[in-house]
Amino acid sequence: MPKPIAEQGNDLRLAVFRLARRLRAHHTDDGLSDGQFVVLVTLHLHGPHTLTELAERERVSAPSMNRTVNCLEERGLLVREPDGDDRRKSNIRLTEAGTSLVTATVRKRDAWLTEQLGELSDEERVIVARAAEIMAGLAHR
Amino acid sequence: MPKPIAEQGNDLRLAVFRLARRLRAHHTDDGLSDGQFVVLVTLHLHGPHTLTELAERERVSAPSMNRTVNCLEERGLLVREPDGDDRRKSNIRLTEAGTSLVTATVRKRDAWLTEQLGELSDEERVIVARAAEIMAGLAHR
DNA sequence: TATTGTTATACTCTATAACTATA
DNA sequence: TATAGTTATAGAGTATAACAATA
Repeated sequence: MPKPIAEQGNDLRLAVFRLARRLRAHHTDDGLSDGQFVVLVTLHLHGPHTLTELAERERVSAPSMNRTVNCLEERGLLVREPDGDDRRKSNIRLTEAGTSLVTATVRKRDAWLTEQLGELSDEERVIVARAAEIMAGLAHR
Repeated sequence: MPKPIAEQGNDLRLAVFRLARRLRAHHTDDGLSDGQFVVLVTLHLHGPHTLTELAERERVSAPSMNRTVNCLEERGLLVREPDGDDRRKSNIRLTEAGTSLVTATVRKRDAWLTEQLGELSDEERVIVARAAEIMAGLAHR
């Protein structure tokens, strides 16, 4: 008999929070917080965004995202470019420094996780990969 | 050809952080933070712990856990009982109020997740359940 | 009027350092 | 000396409210 769905949900929530906390503890010393790093990755993968778009994508308030973007801007990792059509907006995009930092850092930051995944069986890795897709789907409903 | 493991790691990290953030946004109004809630669940599932044990289990500093425990103690959800053998220690355990709050709240807090899981296919649910086990394993290495 | 971005402000959670009591 | 717990303090990240500029 399979577990009740509510219990599965509880298991999943605990696993997700614990793994998130564990991953957070494995910062490399690039001085980027998770939130900052995820913004850089988003801009790298999906191109320029406005502040509001970034805030909505990461489900964070606009002031909070503004602060994150300010930090990254001060470090020269991204720039705000005035939007030609709508002067309220600015389009936020990675600088070259930002792009190369993302590329260089992704593997470094994932080193621990990659190592752990390497110790799983092939079957387990397939499951985790599929689950990652499913969880990403859940997350943006 | 399967994805490189490093890329799988990146996908998993993003999925975990996004889902964690999403779950965090679905608090019910019981006034418990994630950290507080996880402590209650831990005590419920695994019995009394010392402060240091709780801190280590949740991979959080002792002062941080102390603060969390203080909040829960003030709310009458747990108590510190002096250890008979070692007077430096106290054993932290749920009160009746704490126990019934956990039981009552678990389902409420998981309502959103349960609903989402209910919309997955049986196959997807199996994958997620297996992945939850695997991730929990990864998290406490 | 509504929307985009920003500033001001406060709250929560976290950590490190230093302290007390006990082992 | 070492360990369990606590207090003091500071930093990072978040939110809401109020505001400016623009649509």
